[in-house]
Amino acid sequence: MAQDAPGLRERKKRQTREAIVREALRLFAERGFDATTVADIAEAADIAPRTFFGYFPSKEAVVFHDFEEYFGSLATRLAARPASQTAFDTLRAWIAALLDEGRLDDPEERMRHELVHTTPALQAQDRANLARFEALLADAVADDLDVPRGSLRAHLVAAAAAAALDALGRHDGAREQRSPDESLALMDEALVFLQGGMDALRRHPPA
Amino acid sequence: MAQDAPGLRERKKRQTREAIVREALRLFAERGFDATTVADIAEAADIAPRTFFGYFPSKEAVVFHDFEEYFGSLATRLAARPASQTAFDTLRAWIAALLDEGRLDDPEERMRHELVHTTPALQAQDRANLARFEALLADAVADDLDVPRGSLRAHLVAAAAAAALDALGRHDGAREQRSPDESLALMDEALVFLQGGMDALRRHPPA
DNA sequence: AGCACATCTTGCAGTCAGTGCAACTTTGCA
DNA sequence: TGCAAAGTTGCACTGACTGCAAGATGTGCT
Repeated sequence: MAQDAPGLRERKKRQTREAIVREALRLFAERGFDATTVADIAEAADIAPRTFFGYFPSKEAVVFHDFEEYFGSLATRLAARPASQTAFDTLRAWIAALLDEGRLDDPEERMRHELVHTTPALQAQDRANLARFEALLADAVADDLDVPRGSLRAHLVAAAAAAALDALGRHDGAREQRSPDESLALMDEALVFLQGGMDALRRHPPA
Repeated sequence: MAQDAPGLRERKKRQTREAIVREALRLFAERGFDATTVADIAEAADIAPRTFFGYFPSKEAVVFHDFEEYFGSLATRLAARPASQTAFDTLRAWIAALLDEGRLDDPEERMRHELVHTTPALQAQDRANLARFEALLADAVADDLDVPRGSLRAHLVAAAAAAALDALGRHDGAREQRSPDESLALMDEALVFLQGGMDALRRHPPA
């Protein structure tokens, strides 16, 4: 029961998708997001404009084409974590794994950041993505804390965690880069904050 | 130097703006946001479609027509706060004042929440607004903590504070309403969390 | 190989948000 | 009264996105 041979159809779809992403990102880098039309992308990827929307629901979605993959990988880890592992542990391990693979600091990631930074429409999408991470974490944290899903403290924690996640992507300020160690230290700083906040809540009126 | 008599021009602009808001919200409530076109709104408000965009930059903006007012009032308080008052104190006082005026629980607020809840486009705008609050708080908190603006801990704190702010608007779950006291208690819970997190950071490696 | 079915792909026509521009109207002010 | 500033409108246009129906292309079965 290895993977069934992908089949021509699937292969072609993958190729088309890759072509769209490749050409779209190239055009975005060259002319900017707003100055690139879906028609431009379609032409460069050698498909009909109408076909584009069979692959992506919007122009913005291409920029975040691998979001579902990232999201899914964290979701899987969270769902599969043993009872001994907190959501934070899982989050930290996930980040560490991504850093290890260099996934957070490749050229595409940098360009995405640049694009988002300069395009309001993409900022909106980016925030929406972050919100999905936040919701995912909120549920996991709620389970950890044995509080109902959707409760305030779970949201507080998740929001701060999401902010840390967001901060990892920000390369603003002095230096261009950040070493994996520095990134992980940033994450740890966030976790100290979260843990401290949760401890304080536990000490105080029991809600 | 009282207010200069508003003048006919200003008065008319105000009237037009109010008409747009009133009619737009009515239509949104009746048919939903997506099913209402700018042309519909313009017709109901008795203006040309083109004129709509002289008042609002987008259809979404009408739903949040009073955002700048809210935002400005917090910004003013933060900027004017004495050195003895932390950003959190100011935030809490602001919320208390809003609750006191009943601004957080009028019919329009409830309807806005309902609309946002059911309309992706509005969720995006809502998050964008929240992000502006977050940025505002982040700067104030950075000043309080004597850390550079844009630093991680300021963002962590601001993100959690923004989450609390957001939670105040959420009426989901069991009961429909929430008393001002309950709301303020919610805010205090958040502040305990934030303070606890910040204390933990202070205890740990000094960054 | 050949057929029938499912699954893309595409073109077409249409909706709607949002913009630039130029003409026209209204208001403010001397 | 008359001129300048500000506001309104119509028009033409761009561009994202959708539904639909027709055509092209894999896929499984015989």
